[in-house]
Order: sequence, then C-alpha cells, then structure tokens
Amino acid sequence: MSVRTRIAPSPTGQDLHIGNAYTALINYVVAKKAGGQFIIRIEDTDRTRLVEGSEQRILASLGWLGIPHQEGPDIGGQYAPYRQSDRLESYRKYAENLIAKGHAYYCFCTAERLEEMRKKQEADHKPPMYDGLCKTIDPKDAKSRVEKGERHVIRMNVPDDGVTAFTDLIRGEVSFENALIDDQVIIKSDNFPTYHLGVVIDDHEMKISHIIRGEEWISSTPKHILLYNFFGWEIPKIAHVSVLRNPDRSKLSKRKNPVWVSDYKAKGYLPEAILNYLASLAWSYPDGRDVFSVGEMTDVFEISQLKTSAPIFDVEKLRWMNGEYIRMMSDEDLMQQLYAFDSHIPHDDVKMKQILPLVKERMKTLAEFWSLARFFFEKPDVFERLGNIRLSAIAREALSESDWTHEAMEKRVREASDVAHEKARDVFMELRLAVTGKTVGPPLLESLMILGKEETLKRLTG
RNA sequence: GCCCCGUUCGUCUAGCGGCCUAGGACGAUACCUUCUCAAGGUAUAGAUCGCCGGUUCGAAUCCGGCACGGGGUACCA
Repeated sequence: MSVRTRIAPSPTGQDLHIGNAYTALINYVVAKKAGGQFIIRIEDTDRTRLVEGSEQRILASLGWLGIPHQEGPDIGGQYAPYRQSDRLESYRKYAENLIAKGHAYYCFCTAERLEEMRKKQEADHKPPMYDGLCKTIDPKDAKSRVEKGERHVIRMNVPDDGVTAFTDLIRGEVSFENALIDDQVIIKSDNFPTYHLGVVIDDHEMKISHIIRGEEWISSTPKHILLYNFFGWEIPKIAHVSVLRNPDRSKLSKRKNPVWVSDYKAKGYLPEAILNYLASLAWSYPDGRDVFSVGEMTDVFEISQLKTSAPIFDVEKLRWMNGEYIRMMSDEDLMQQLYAFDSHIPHDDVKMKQILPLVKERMKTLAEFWSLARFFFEKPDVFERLGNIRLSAIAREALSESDWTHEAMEKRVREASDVAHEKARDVFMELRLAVTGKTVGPPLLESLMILGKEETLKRLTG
C-alpha cells in the first residue's frame, strides 16, 4: 500500500500557522521518502470561524515554503473534492449508518441544558461529559422528531467500559479508558460534521496511510479509533508531533510570537532556512550537522527519530540559520530575492553585484539589506551622530588628491592622519559617518570605490 | 478537578547499560583578524542528565513513585 500523508488545515486564521508548516514538513518528508503522496485537505466545517481568503493564503504559503502537494483543493486529484464543505452529503449518510448500528444517536438537548449540566458536574467534581439523556429516547421517536424538523445533533455512542488504545509511531502505546471518553457530537445542528467525523471519513476515503498531526490531538484520537472500529475500517498509522511553544513555555500563540508563515516572509526569512530550523527542532541530522536541506533530510529521515518533547521556538537561532542561508546563496540569487522582497531597491544589477559581496555576510534577513546598503544609492540625510569637521576635512583633503584604489586611498588617509597627529581609525570613522551616515557598515574603502570619487567628495563637502 | 503526553547546559539537541571527568549548535563572554560592524578562527563560562527509591559489578540510559511543565477536557479545529 502506498504511503499517503496529509495536512488538514482549517481556514480560520490569517495564514498558514508556523506549527502547521512544521507538521506539513514532516508529512511531506514521510511521503516523499516512501515515494508516496502528500495531500492537502481543507477542513472548513466550522462555519462561524471561517476567514475570507485564508485557504488561498495557506496554499500560497505552502508553495512559498517549497512543500509541494500532489493532491489538494487547488489542483484536484483522484479523491476530489479536497474541501470538506464540498463533501457534505457523505458525512450525514455515514452518521445515519452509525445510528442504524447503534453506534450513534440523535440528541435534542439545548445549549442551555448542556451548560447547566456541565456546571453541575463541575460543582460535583465530576468530569464534564454528556450525561446520555437522549440515548434513552426510543429510536423510532427520535427519528420522527428529526423528520418533523426538530433541531438536533448526532452523537457517537461510546462504550461505557473497556479501553481504547493505539500505537503512536513516535510515542508508543497510548491508551484511554472508554468511560472517560465523551459521547462526542459528530454531526452539528447545522448539519455539518464535526472535525472528528469528517477527519475519519475523509482520511479513509482518501486512503491516507499515515496520520501525522500535532500532539493537541492525542486526546481526540481514541474517539477516532472508535469511529474506525464502528465503521469496520482499517486504522491508518498514527503519529503525534510536538507542539511548538512560546519562550514562556505555553503553546505558540500569536499574542506572544509571530505565528504566521507570512510574518516570517515579511521579515525577510528564507523558506529554506525556516524549514531547516523547523526540522532541527525535533530532529537532528545523523552526523550532527546543523545545516541541511529538505532533500538531505528526506534521504535519512525516520519518523521514530522525532523527539517527543515540545520545543520552544527560538527566533535567535532562526536568525542565525537564515544568515547561513544568505551567505550560501549566489549573488545572482540573492539579488533576485532582494528585488522581490524590497521595492526600495533600485534594479541596478551592475551596482548590486558590486555591493552584495560587501553586505552579504552582514545581513541575517533580507530586510536588513536596505539599511546596510541604502547609502550606495542615496546621500544620507540622517546622521547617527554629529560629525567632527576637522577630522572629516583631513579625509577630504587626503582623498581629493588620491587615486581611486584601495591601496592609494588607505595610504593617503593614513599619511594625512599622521601629519595631523590624529589616529587613522578616528579619521576613518569620520569618513564613514560623513559618507554613510552611520558608524557601522560595510568595509569603507571598498564602499568608496563603488560610490566613486566624485560622489564621495561631494558627501565630504557637505 | 479529571485524562493524556513530556522532563539532558538559558534555548535546540547528541546520547539507546561501561567509550560520559555528559559531546555539538544557537546565544553569552574573551582573544585573534581589523577602517567600524559582521563573517571566520580560538578559548571560557554554562547540565550533580527534574527528584526519590529500585534493578545491576556498573544507569543520563531499564523499572516504580513523586514533582514540575505542557496539551486536552466544545454543536473549534
């Protein structure tokens, strides 16, 4: 049987969550390694939380990251449609089939009654679970009430005793007592399925072989196992990867961290660096290297090697990683990336190719290019501090008579500094400030060579 | 509250009973290089492997309990 993995994002956020990107990466690598398929299915059954345009942005971000899918809502596939709202008719049918077999029942309880029930359970220190009131209704009566149009849901009928267990590919045996599993709603009163029903049916119909998702789903998994058993379907292999956490150890959240892939794109991070960083959070390359591509990872990856603990998302390390990737990139590629990233940058290929070797190792994100290199294109209008007129005059005089080579300029400035009994480094600093507006930046003399004698002297004159 | 998952330097990890006086990376600090800042190089600090018991000649590694952290507990996913 071929390996088919999937991610099933809900279009309820602005964009692809970085945690979903991580899960997507693992799913992709598992499928790719086995020569199987990686699929995207949109789970849009919560109509109240739908966010306009979310689905398109999720797909776009996955594409930008470089995690290609073989089937999905945008490209179709053998098991289309890949959007749950387009597959509505089958869910109800399956649920009613479960009712016929006694594995589910109609429930007419109101939100008010359920709330009251939970309050009471909480007061009595009992686990908040549906009390099974509607399970006692005669099925024929229930059916006729439904036919008369009475508002209702369908709940799964969880056995009162026994244990439901599964083997997690990265955590091993996990088991739950059935008595503690709630009679989960599987069809809502708006006739949409809940996640639990939808995911089981679709994974089965789409022949998903490995369910790899976040650990926040572990407690829901027994419900899904039960449903597979009710339907008499084969249970796919299951693995739960760790959730990513904020520095304060809580689950990664947008309150405390940028969480959307587009946030990282906008800050000038490269997809390869993001993927490499994400991979390194729970997996290490066998020979210990820190920098590796998705392809290299795919060749040697085993899902059982994934760490079980939940890592903290460390932006500092991502920045370092991003710098590594920028330095590895060719000047041509980097130039194209920068053009695409920042519209300030003039499309002057010749000049850019002169500048890039000077700034490449000084930038950790694409966003840092402009503040580093702006002075090559524009005369600075803001200065980091007040200049020293006497020292910059020394530089100006020295340079005005100099040939425009690195050696000549350096010699002139040093000699002039000596004559004036000033430290060469102080004069260089004034020169830097006058020309670039800043006290830190790319190598000075190389920068002046790109800038040209005329422009340099103009800036020194003021 | 209840259920489940987890626990090696600040952070990410290596480690699968003796090779561990616990290795690497990020970050930090110092030095080298130097026109600044980076990059690069070198070095230093940083973990009694959550705690307590047990198994064993020997435990970070196996077992049990506890503590702590996280996740879940919806007609959200």
